[in-house]
Amino acid sequence: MDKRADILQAALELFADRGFHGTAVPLIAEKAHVGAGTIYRYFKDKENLVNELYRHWKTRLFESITADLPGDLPLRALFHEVWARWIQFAIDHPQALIFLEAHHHSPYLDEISERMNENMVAAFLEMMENGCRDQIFKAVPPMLHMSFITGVIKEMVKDAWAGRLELTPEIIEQGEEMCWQAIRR
Amino acid sequence: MDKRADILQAALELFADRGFHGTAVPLIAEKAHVGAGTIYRYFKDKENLVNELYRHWKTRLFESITADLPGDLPLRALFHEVWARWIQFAIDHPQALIFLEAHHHSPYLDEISERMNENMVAAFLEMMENGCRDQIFKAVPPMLHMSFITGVIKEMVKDAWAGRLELTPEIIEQGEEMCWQAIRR
Amino acid sequence: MDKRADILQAALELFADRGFHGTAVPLIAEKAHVGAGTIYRYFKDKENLVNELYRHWKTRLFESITADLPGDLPLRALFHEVWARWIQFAIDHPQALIFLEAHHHSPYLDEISERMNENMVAAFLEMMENGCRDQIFKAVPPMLHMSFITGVIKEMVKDAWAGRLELTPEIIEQGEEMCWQAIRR
Amino acid sequence: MDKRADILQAALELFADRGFHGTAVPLIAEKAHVGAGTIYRYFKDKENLVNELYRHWKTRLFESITADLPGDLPLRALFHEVWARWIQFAIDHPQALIFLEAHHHSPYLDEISERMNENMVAAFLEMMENGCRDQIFKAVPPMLHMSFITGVIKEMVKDAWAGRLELTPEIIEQGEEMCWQAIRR
DNA sequence: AATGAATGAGAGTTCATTCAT
DNA sequence: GATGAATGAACTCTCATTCAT
Repeated sequence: MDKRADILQAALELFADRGFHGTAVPLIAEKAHVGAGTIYRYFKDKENLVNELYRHWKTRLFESITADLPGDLPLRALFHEVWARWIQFAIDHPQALIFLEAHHHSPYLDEISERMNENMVAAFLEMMENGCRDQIFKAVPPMLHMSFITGVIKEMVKDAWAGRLELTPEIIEQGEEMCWQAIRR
Repeated sequence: MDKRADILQAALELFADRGFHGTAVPLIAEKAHVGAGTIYRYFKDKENLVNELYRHWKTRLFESITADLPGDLPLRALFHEVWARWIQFAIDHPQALIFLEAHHHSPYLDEISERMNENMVAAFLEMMENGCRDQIFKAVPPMLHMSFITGVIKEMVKDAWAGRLELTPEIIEQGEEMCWQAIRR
Repeated sequence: MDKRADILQAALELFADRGFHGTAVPLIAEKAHVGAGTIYRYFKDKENLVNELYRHWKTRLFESITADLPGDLPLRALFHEVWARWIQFAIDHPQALIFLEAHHHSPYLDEISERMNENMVAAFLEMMENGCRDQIFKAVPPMLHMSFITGVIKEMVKDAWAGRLELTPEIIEQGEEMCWQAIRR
Repeated sequence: MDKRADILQAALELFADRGFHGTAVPLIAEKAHVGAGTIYRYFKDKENLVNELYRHWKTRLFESITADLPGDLPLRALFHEVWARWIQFAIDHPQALIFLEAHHHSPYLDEISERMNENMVAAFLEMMENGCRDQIFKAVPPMLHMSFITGVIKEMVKDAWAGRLELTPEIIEQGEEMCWQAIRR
């Protein structure tokens, strides 16, 4: 549906910029070129809107990273794929990543959103565990590998968004190599 | 009785938890065990409060990391010190780091806070540039080294705060080693 | 239903009675039978409301006095017209005159209101100056003639409003005659 | 008592300038160079302060006008005395007259202040009634004579305070003569 | 007696939500 | 289905008053 998408897009930009509580619903409506009341035809309330938005982008991010990954890819190649796709997603949808990061574990995220979160963390953790088991990754808690990868990507995206870092192919590749050396044995 | 300190402490916990716009001033007052009006004897308004709080902790963090650093420390030892102190600060004041990170470049941060920010980024960037010049760090933009270190530390702190990672001395050391391997030549 | 007019009417009565600072916005809303927030759909803030109200009634007063005045009226007849219309306005809208008088040169009147004021004073002063030039009025500063007329009318209105004086046609005519004898040669 | 007088003086200036509700008690304290709490040692509350102030100046005004008036003064001479003294009071204490006028019949004036008011009006009304009875004044309601005199004086004082009229001896005398011609037969 | 830090009730204002159109 | 005017609860902030010093 068109208006629903317009509302989600407007909300994404505003929530990323000013946060949930800092964004007035009528402002979202104005930016989406719909009446304020229209938002409530598509979303139960403001909280439902932010949760739908969260799930929408969390799902897209996850699917962008995992879609059509060959099951038998060697870990290094798998890491390359994940890294490249994640960064590409950041380049395509910087505000979505900003939004997702800023609303991570917010009090207004409902159980469904939180569970979705956990599932995705678990999926990536499994990859880390495999790397550890196969002695390709360093023998540290898989969660530490995870913190490395996600932490670096998030920071690079934020720095790029703030204009402090340019995400050129070269820098993306350098980052990947650095990250790989951090986690590999 | 230092009411100003009580207010700052209450504000830190609430802002870290619910954000600036999500925290009502009377709630801060209640948590600080003062009247709502009292806050306005110490801070011009809510915005001034969040800025004072930001500067307070930004300064403490910077000083915790940089205080009494020998000027002639080899880069590896310097990195160890910075890493260890930063993590120690995170352990001692997890909410302060959460707060600082969440309010980075918020629209309600004033010019003084922003300038303080830039100065500290510049100080750390210099360290990275030295490492690059001396060919100890990889030949990548110093900002990328910077993103690595700060990104990983922030993520580790958040994961620790969320209970997904325990900041034991061993894990801290492992993280340091991983990070060093990422940035070193 | 003209809510804006309802709000202006309620504000007029309350401001005339208790002054600007003595009147709470929710009280205006209650008297106007609208929600408190509705006032802010029609007026930027309380100060804008009092200014709009001031300009509304200042304009109406001026127009009531000056509308369709023949340009070639002898001064005595002109004075009669002005006096009669001014008093009639007072009878029709006593609170408006009370309000205008009480808020004359208030700190919250903006530049537009002040300028409107000056223009109207200037228009009446011109009439006085003509009377002086033609030697119909006493040879005293025109501003003194002006103080006489406006001072007496305002006082009569206030006395009438307080129940100390009844504005019968006879008394109105007596007042006019007294005032004329005061200013004429 | 010194501080009490300081408080009354500060309150007079502020109430005359910004009105009762527009003046904060701590501001009065600051202007009077006393602590905010001190005001409450001399006055029960803000309302009591404004009432004491009102009675103080109303009494001074009345006494200034009526003190040592020979009982057998012809009406014209009596009028001259009243006029001259009233204007002189206005010149000496312009803010007091502004204050008295602005707070005439305010909702926060108590019964004592209101009664004092009525008594003074009655005293002056008696003078007007004498003038009417002796057929020196025009045969109009004495209250109309009263409105004339008080209205003109108040307006002249306000115009002088606003800088639109200068109270030179000549103008004062002209005003008196005009007023006399208005009320005399 | 004098103070001024502290207070909380109440001010002006915003905004999530509703509902008549 | 779509709107946006209207709302009142809840926000930020002020200030008359108190009371420990």
